[in-house]
Amino acid sequence: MLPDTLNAPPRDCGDCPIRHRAVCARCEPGELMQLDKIKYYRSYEAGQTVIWAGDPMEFVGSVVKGVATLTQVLEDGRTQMVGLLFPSDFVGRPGREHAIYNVTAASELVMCCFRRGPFEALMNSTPHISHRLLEMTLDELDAAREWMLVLGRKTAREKIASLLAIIARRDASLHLRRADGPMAFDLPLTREAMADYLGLTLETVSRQVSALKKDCVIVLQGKRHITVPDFNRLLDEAGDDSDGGLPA
Amino acid sequence: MLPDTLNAPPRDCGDCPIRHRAVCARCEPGELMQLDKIKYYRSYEAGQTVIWAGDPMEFVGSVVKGVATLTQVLEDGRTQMVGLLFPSDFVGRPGREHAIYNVTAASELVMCCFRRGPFEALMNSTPHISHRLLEMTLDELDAAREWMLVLGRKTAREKIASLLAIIARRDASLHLRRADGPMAFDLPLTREAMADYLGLTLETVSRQVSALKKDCVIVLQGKRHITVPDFNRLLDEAGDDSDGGLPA
DNA sequence: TGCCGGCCTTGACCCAGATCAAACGCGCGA
DNA sequence: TCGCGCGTTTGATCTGGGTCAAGGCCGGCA
Repeated sequence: MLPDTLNAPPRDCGDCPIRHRAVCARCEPGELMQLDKIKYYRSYEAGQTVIWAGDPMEFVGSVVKGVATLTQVLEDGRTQMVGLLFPSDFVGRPGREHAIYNVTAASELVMCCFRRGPFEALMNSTPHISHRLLEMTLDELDAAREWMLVLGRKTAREKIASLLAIIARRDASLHLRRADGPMAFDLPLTREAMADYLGLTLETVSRQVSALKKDCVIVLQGKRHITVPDFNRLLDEAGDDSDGGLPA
Repeated sequence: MLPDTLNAPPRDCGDCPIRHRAVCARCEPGELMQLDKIKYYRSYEAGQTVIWAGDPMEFVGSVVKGVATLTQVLEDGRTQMVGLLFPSDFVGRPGREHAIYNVTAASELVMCCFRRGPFEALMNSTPHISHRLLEMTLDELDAAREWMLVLGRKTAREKIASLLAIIARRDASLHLRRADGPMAFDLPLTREAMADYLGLTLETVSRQVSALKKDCVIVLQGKRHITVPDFNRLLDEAGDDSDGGLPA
């Protein structure tokens, strides 16, 4: 099935759910109107590919709803996820003509897309956009470095706990809830995608999720809905310094 | 011994070796003069700490000479390198008051430092600086993602080969040489630092370096000088797609 | 000139997580 | 209502890299 460009009702930026966090966060009304002229929405269903590595990128954009993943694949099929994108996260690199990662919809996904050429032009004339993009890129770099620590030095159990903590936090901030005490959220990833995120096999992911469940660190309703009775307990299991500061 | 602020002769930006690649690459003469007013040089010897995670960061800056590392450490001492900085790379995050990584001199190191407050002010008034910083940050994010693939999915032997390829390429681009055919360079890292980069133990690093030597992928003169007779062979061993495009 | 301390290498053994294999369960279409 | 397929769980076994331990090499200093 083709990506659905009609189904997502064009919205007014004013009541866009990611208005205050995306690349456009700092834009003033006039700038927003200019962005509005070059934007369009696209929807994807879970599992659909948004862009293949190597393909020309005709747009950049923001995740509005759902979760997207960035993955790299070696010739022999070994796969590593290198980006996990939640609503407000930015996809694509201005100035780059071809994608270098696969972008995939992990869940149902809505993107706010900007045609690349006009977006780049706008960026050059609008410091509010490029400043915001710099800030977001620096945040992503920090997240990538945290992830390196997970990949390089944590045990399988700690890896799972770390990933769940990240998802729980992003989900909480999305719904403007505090990231502590009991939390509940839907896992937007299959066991295989979790494995690709963490550099594990899906069997190990499944075993460690079961182990965390057995030890009451998490409670499962079905395979995808997770309740965390005590977020600090989860952070302990993740091996992080337990002072979990909640992100903006 | 204290960091040596006197020994590094203040240079004119005009003949700075990293003039055309660092944050200041796009600056015009007037902008350069403004930067000049707030800059100073610092030297460190191999092994010295530049900043500890948690310390207030009074400066940001560029590596001028030598190699610096960014590391994260878990409470129990497990260490992961999350950044490997060569000449022209930028250290610090504008707007951040406290360091979140340890910054260490891996070799003898010279940094061009800017006092943080004035640098941030200048950045806001000088799009040339913030645009260049955005570009460099996007490059670093790509490098971080490549590194994630290495950490998550490559074997020990591939990891070593990948690291050597990265160092060889950076060294070549530093000396404006092509990254192919036979190459030679000094390893700026101890076996332990290599292990921390790759998520391995130093014993495994040592064994795999010996194995690559035995198989004539590399030739060692002493423990730190490496000759790569055939760079494409090294890339093969790294498991990368063998089309090694040389960076700008 | 010889000793000391970093750094590195090598060997023996072990274990966390990979691999191989089987089966479960749930949603969906016929 | 059945059965098919995908995502998942669980078990048995294997192995790459970790751990523990013992030297080796070399440069600096007494």
